[in-house]
Amino acid sequence: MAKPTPSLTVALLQAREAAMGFFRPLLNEHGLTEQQWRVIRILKEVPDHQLESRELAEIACILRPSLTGVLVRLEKTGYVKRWKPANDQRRLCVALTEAGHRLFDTMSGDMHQQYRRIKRQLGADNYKTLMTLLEQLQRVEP
Amino acid sequence: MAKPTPSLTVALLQAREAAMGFFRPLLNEHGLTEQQWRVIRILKEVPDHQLESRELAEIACILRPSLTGVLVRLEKTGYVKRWKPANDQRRLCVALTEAGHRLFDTMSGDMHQQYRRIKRQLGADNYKTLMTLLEQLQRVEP
DNA sequence: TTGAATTCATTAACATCTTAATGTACAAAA
DNA sequence: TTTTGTACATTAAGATGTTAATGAATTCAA
Repeated sequence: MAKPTPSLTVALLQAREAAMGFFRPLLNEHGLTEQQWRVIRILKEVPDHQLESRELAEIACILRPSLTGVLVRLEKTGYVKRWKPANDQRRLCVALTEAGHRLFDTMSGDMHQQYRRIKRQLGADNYKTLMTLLEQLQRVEP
Repeated sequence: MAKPTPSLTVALLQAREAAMGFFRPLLNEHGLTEQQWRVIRILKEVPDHQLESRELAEIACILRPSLTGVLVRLEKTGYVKRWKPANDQRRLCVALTEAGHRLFDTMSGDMHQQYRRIKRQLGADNYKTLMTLLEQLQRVEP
């Protein structure tokens, strides 16, 4: 009689919700959506703070059609710039602007503080183990 | 100079995306969205296969305004039924229909098979550890 | 070199997310 | 009892998720 097993994907979602509870107020203060912040954050940690939108979509877990709109709005608020590289007009490049860098730096302190609070509640060892396992899970494929 | 730390919330998202890759084809075959399946799945594992929509929203990580629409569509396709309990007309109750139970049972085998494939790639011990840590993370709060 | 595949971004249409605002039903205080 | 407060679901509006379709640029094969 088909019994449900505790769901991995639901557990991941609920855990993420719990974690996002620490950051959402800060994002709201700065008028950013989760996706906009992911884009800024990912661009910040990449060489040249610049990516092709295809790669950005993959890393940020934002589908291409959604990313189109996210980038339009982020450009409108001045945090990123977009352009098509001359050698391949199909592609689209994205980079952080100066304002984007400043925004990240402004929010960075509070972000770190929230991370410390999560680590304190979960335990530093548990936190490290969890990150390792998540990286392994990221690499599974059908 | 504000350096980004590997992001827990992004890691959770990417890991979930990897896991969902195993299930999305199955959901599509049956014309279900992720949220619709979460509702069915959660109702299945609850006593009486029935919940107040408030609790359901919390467990399924679906905000109340979204859940309204999800339930309307799930009722339209016949997998759940909704009603207001006589003693408190503010609340809304939801339960699986017969068709809902049959759908779950039909999909259950394939779902379990995908879980086995994920476990095989991640390792049974790792899988168990991960689930435990996710449950702990779910309980952190700001 | 021409024409058929391929690779991108974007648009379209519908479902869901997110916050704020509404409205109704119940509960508690005056 | 009337008033005030509270707990719900729902609506509203803009942003995003999701799949399929479109269209432009590039690549590859004939």
